[in-house]
Amino acid sequence: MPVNPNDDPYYRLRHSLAHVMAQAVLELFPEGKIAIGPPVENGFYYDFDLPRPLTPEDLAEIEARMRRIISGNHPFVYRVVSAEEARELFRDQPYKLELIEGLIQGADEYGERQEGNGAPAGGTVISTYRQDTFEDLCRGPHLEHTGQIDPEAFKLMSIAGAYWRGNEKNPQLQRIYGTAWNNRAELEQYLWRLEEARKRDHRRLGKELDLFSVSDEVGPGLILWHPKGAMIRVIAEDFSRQAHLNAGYEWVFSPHVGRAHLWETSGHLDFYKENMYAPMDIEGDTYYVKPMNCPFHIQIYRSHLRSYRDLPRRYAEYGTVYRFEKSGVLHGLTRVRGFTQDDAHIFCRPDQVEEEIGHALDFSLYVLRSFGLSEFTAYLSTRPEKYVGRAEDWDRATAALERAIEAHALPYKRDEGGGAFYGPKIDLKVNDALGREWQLSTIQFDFNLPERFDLEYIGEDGQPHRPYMVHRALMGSMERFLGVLIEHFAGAFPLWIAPVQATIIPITDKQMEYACQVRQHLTDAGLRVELDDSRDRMQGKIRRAQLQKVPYMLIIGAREQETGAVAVRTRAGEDLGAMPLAAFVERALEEVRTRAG
RNA sequence: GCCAAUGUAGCUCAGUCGGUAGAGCAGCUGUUUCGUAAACAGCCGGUCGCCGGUUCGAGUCCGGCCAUUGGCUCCA
Repeated sequence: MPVNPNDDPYYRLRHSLAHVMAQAVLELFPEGKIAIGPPVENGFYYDFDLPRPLTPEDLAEIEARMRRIISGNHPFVYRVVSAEEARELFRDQPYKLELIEGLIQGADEYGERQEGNGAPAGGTVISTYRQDTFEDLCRGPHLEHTGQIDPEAFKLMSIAGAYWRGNEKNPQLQRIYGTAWNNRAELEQYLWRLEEARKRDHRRLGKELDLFSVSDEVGPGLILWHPKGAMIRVIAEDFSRQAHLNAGYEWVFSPHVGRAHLWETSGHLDFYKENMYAPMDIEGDTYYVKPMNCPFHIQIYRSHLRSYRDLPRRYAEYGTVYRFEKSGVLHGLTRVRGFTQDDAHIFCRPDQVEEEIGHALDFSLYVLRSFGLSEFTAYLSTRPEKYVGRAEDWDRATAALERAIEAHALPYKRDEGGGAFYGPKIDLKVNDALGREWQLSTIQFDFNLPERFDLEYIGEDGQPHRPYMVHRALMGSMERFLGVLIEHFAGAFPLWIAPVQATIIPITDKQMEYACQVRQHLTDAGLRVELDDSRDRMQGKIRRAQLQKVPYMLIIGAREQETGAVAVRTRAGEDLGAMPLAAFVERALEEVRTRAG
């Protein structure tokens, strides 16, 4: 998304660099066609239609030309042109001509309709900016001259394909991304952050820490959890399941496939079919692998006649679903084809909605905070133009969502009309240790499925009524959640989550027997420990445990053996010295109990 | 799905002009018994992603496919 000029101090710099880059590219490819080039987060891009694919060498050449242009101290000159002048000026630039026609119709330079920004009735003002030999259709603003750009504070980052106007029916252009900052120190800081993000990439750590893999033999987007990754998942699932039970949810299980008729009733075969795996024929009946759990939970609800006194019912499940995602969108654990949702469906009366939503949001925050995530942004999506259900139900539900957000004093953004056709929702995004935003929790109303499945409960009046239905997932999917946790902690999990909590390191094999006793003792105390009985020296064992980010290393030499102690080293490199075994157990259990870290 | 790049040992990578495969780590074996981030030596390990083509000869060149990566689009 292009950024707003008013609230981004880098807007002029980055926008100006986009123009400078366009000039450099046209110098290199005089016959090239230019599309649009806005500032974005951390930098800018420009889209081009060029006679051949760009190479990394081209980027170096373009950068060099940009520096030369910058050194010319060229002013950015603004002028307003008439539609006729604009058409003449850009007669060889078909994309610009298309934009100009849009401007005449009152759209902005990105083709978006302008509302109430003072656009004259005859269309938007058409203006250009020129620096050196290059004049571009542009609303601005820009820097005063290229001399205000630090030639050491920008860098061209990558070449990517991008559809003209973001529509996959349109031709695909070549997009060059650049990053730009006020000075070299800022640029280096940004590059350092990228490097840091690369180091904690969950795909890299997943391999290094032996947490999970994806096998070509199994298929793309399908995760194999190795013992250590699975351990983390078991811990997370156990914790969350217990929390659900404590919070009044009822645990359920449902199958992985269901008959076609179920998916016809739910509507999935109408509006979700391209995301479902192909059907299978079983004894002449058609079955589909489930892309969602809702229809199953609904069947559980429908298994009895429900009284108003039975509500709310909250059914929770770790439901594994399969969705056919396009091959190009798959990404590690965060975008996969098979994943397990921590899914729950709440069936309640209209008068219970307020409390249920408040409770669900409260519960989400509690669970996420327990895992060390503390920064959240809520996104409220409201009624779109096309919707099902009654407007008054939507209003009541939306108000309940809004009050829940406000009661928790969460920062939030409204996406007016951004809800699904079946109901309004809150999405909760978390910020990780590097400040990156991840979508995890979602709380969604559904005014569609209760109708389609004809859900009801018998009210006080003895008449049937339609219950409200709420979908919600806290961690979202276990796959994505663990991916986020890996990156948040950079693989150095707090003690309570760490798959291996301590590595026992005997200095020589004379201590092996005592080391085995220590292992037994710690295991009996409920701790997850490994004994390094390799023939490496102590330093080598420490290094290996360190690289595996094991929270504690328990070093055992002759002295410890004599006194029944362990010498404790933390993965932070801190040497806590020798302590009685019982003292370490107490320390570790307390750390687990408080989920410190 | 689209654009581009990449795919060589379990991992990280090198491999020149087309001439028959290389390192470090890991693993195995032996020696070493050692006090807070890598002891030493030897050995094992490859259908160079897959299929086809060009060539006397292909990891290397060409075509198709698969997968991965960066984006786009998508994520009701």
